[in-house]
Amino acid sequence: MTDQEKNLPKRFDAEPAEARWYQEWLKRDLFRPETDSQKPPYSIVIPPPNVTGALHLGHALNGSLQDVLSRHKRMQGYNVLWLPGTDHAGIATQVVVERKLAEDGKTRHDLGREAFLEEVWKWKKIHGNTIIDQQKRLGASCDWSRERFTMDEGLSKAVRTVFTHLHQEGLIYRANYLVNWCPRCMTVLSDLEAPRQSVGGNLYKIRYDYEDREGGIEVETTRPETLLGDTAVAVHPEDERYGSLIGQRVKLPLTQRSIEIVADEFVDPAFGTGAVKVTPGHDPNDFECGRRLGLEEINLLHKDGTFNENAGEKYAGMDMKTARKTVLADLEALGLLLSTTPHQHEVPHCDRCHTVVEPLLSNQWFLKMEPLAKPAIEIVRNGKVKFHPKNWENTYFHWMENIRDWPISRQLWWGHRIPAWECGACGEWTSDVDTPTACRACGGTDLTQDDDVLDTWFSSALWPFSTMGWPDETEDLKTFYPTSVLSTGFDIIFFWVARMIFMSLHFMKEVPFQDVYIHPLIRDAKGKKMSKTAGNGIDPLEVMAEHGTDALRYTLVSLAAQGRDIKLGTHHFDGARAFVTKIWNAARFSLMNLEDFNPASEPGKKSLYDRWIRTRLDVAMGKAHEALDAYRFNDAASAIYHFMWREFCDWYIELSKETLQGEDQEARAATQHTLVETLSGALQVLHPIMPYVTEEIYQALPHLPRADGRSDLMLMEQNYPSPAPTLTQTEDEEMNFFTDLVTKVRQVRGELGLPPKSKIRIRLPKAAGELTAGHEPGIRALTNAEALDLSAEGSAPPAASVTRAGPYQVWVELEDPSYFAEEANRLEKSLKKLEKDIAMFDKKLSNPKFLERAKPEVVAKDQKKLQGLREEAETTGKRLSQLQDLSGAAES
RNA sequence: AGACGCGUAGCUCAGUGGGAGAGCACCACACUGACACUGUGGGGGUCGGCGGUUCAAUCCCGCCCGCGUCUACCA
Repeated sequence: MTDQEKNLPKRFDAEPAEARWYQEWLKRDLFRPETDSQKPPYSIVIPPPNVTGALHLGHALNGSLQDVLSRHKRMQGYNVLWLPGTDHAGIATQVVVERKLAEDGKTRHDLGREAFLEEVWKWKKIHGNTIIDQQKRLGASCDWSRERFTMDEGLSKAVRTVFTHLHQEGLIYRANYLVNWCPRCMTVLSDLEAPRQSVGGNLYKIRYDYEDREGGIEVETTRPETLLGDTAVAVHPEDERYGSLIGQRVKLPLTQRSIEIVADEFVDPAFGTGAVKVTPGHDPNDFECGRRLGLEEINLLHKDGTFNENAGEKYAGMDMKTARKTVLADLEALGLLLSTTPHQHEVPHCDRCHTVVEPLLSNQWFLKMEPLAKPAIEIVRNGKVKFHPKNWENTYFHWMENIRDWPISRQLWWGHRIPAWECGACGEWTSDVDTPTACRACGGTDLTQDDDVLDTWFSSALWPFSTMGWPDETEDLKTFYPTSVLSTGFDIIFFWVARMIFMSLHFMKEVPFQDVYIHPLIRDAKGKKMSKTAGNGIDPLEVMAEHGTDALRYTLVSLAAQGRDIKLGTHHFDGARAFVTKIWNAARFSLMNLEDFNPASEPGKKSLYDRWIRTRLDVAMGKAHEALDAYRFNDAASAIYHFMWREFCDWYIELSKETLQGEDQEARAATQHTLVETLSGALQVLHPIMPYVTEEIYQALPHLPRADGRSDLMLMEQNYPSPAPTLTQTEDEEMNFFTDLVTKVRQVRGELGLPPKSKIRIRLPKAAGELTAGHEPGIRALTNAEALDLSAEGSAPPAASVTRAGPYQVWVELEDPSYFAEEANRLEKSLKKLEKDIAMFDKKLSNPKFLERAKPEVVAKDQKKLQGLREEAETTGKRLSQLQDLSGAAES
């Protein structure tokens, strides 16, 4: 085998490596946990993405983080399950398929329920794997054999079971209630699905005439058309302007219907006229007020948002816009419209189709929240479920403590059909997991199933246990439930986290996960939210194609600090790609020097450098593991980055060159052994973050023999290396002195402008002998010194630059007098800094209170420091004047 | 309106009750043996402002200013 064949190509070609290794991992079934394992379990269920979705950066981030955790735990010896899947995204999917039908001029009603659902399933079969495939591309080590979909039979059974239980317990009830209604989707929405958007409108002042006399009360509204459904006018009970009017009646404009002036504390006397029209059928506040006071509720709208017969003959059939215009014109004509002022207000819009959402009275199924929320709050309070970062617990508590009952029915076809049947005889509802044959209340057999389906979130709330086979008692549940952590975005705390917690507590009597990791939100370089409409998004697939998956993953992981959003610009990927290349080149160097390496041979006596780099790996590994266990992903990334680049490449590889090219065969073999051992270890630590490049290199490297004799393992199957013996304190000091010396000499070179190639002569005092013994080749190599005098006596030679390493002076001889001025300059600068520091410490140490009250070790440390600084300043000063004499002499 | 977060080098951000850090950018020097997606060195910051606690504050507390987010909304 020639060198070239044995070596790595010049560049890492990411794309083929990614495909090759992912296939290999799958082939070897490495993502699937062991069945009869003695290993401790570790499990994550993926927060299921919408089946309609495509991978965006948020998914890429969350996927990368979960994969880092999964691979990390696997390599720590856990039996790891990362369970993947998608949810059916009721509204979103139905909207997509309806849009497709609309292209042919058809609606779902043209097809009918059954045929329409067939269409949706067809669509799902074709497009449902998009995001799954993209996650594979990202390297996700999910157990695909356990992939789940919320509409799978097993999960559907879980949904029916839960519904039936909750219904029979009385926690699910049916009621006529004011709900958010999307007139386009023609379904109810939860508050979470109807976010408010700022809309410019008008505030109209309208007079409602008194019934029994001249004049009237003035009210202000943004929605004049709803006055057709008014059933009262309300004022604040303590509002002196209106006190006498309470209980009197006014004539509702346009209809002449008589309504009462009532008092309720929800009215803000300071807003507008302080009198408000009350429309219980079309405004949440008014609805609450109406229920408090027992007011009539009038529904003005058809399901499609047009006005119905309750609005009166003239307005029935009109859409909202027309009705508003007409009502305003009619009021105007009657002289009842007093003023119109522009007004900005927040209006709920459908999260999916962005139509304005109408509050509408409707018969819906609700889940009673209070009894479920209480234990869910408690479980977080007592720390059984922990949020990371902890701050998010406030958000959770706030929502849970103010939670309203959850409307769970949706007027859609795509979803879990509500397992409740209405009895034609007695009108009671019977719920069951399987189709019931008789009414539970009267035994009647004329049963009709509810047409509606359940909110998608109802099924995803069960995800942590439904995916593992519940309600059956499965091995998976026994082994992997509760899960270890849920990783998700903060915007999903209400949708998922909270609901998963209360459903788990209720049905499993157990938390769904111990930790909730809330990952940062990715924004664009300017800090704006990324969105399709703004067009400021970065497509992770493009990044993977351009820079490689490892670079994308490293970038995201290294930016995932706790408690802060990520501002991501494209330049961020450059650094990560450079890192990938750096690792690649370190591996190339190693392989180039391993042609004759026999992994089976004894390592021989290792040098201090060999043992040092191995301990540095242990330090980095320790930091990385500690960081990952605390979900401090960025710290893990930077620990290993620092080791790989700043320690392994900058120091160890440079030092190893001497040995590898030297004559001492035993030393050479020891260094080769160290290269393989340390690089392999580093690859393992890096692997969870950058799985592909590490595997590619690892498979090219020779492998040290394992106790079990196996040599065909993938990186993921390895356990992390156990720590090597630490250096003795003396060895530690020696290494510190060595690196300090090299750095200081390089500094002199740089500051004096000595060209890197110029040969220099270094002199060290004899007293430093113990620390320098054996380091001569290293010092020469890293400082490019020509000569080294390690036993200098007395003071500095006249023509030299003086620096300091550890406690010793170091002299770099200067033969060319032109450098004297530079050296003087350098010394002056250094003296100035020293004097500043001395003054600072002096002041501190001459403060009696400091001496008295500060910790003794702090005082001692500072005293020592000051003494050292003074000595240094003294020699520097002396040196400076010496040099000035010399430089004067040279000039004359 | 409340709550939360943020304000540290030109930029993006770590960080800690005891002499201010990283990456990128910048400047200087160096290109044939791992790597220019590089190496070596350097410059650069009253740690948002004002007070307080402390021997000591960038860090703890209070107030203020600026930015961001969430929650609730006034019809």
